[in-house]
Amino acid sequence: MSGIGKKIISWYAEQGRELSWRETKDPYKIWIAETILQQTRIQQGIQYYYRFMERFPDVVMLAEAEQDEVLKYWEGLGYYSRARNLHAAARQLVEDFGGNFPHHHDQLMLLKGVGPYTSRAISSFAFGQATGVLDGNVMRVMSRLLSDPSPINEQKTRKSWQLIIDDWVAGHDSRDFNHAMMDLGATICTPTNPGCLICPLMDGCKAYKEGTIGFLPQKKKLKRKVRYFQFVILYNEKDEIGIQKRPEKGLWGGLYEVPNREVSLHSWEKGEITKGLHFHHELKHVFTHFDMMIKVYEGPAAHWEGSPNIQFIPIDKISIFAFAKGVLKIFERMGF
DNA sequence: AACGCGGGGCG
DNA sequence: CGCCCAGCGTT
Repeated sequence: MSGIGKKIISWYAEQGRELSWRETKDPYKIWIAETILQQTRIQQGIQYYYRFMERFPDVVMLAEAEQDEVLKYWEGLGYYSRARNLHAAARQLVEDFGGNFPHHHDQLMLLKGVGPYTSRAISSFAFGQATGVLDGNVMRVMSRLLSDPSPINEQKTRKSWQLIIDDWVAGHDSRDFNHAMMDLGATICTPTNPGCLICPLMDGCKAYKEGTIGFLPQKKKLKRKVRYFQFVILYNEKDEIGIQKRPEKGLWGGLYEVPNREVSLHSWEKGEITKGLHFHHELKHVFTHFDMMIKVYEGPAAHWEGSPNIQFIPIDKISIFAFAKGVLKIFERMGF
């Protein structure tokens, strides 16, 4: 597979994407962009990136912020542990690293929320270290170049291919090489209908030669479930609504919500609920790993139990707090 | 190794 | 409706 580097870098010089966080070598900017873009399309994340950088322009500003505000800037983006870890890692950087980013990926891995991909991305893009980055795009490109059916979501595959990509990047500008591989995956070597006929690597692509492009990459797939919930809009005597903060870990960790409980399908269908509350509407919220079926009830707070940390806020103060998309959808249906 | 963790866009 | 996206942490 020799000669890949030269071909792909010259393709990148002509056809690469122009993205603002590539115009800098500031590790902080690169770190924020890479974290926002984990499992997230550029289109979806780019506005979050600009807003986030405006409010938290450097690592000290981020370290000194309150977690609730960081989460507010992440509201609606999903995978909220990214925001919590970003905040924690900023404090790590200030306290343990003198506010400076280490250059090597092994050291960057010590930061919360920074894993194999992000550590190497910072190492390459900010400091020019000779390491290859493996994201979903690159894994797809490699699976086809090699015509290798190894499941790309298995650690074994990732470790093996890391050695290969590190070999390929050797002798080239790692910044350009890694960006080129990602851009090729994003624009030419796409999941469906790849542009093989205009691909600069067509000659050396084993899957193209063998006709296996359409079957690659392989992936072990995860199973999804359905879970049933009741959410309640509780009013006090001043017509304020009850909200509460979720635990730091787990689903929607650290965000605010309205009181709710998971129930059996039977109980959910029968509509078994505290006396005095009445049904308002039903909706489905889709996660990667399960479908959340929701029935929303409303009524006076007096009889509801099991929400010890509930606080009541006027409806026009909702926007101060960070809520996940599922809860925001409920607010919208309530007319708040 | 397997699972938990969000949300949006596209065929 | 299923798949995929600049992945990481926990168990």
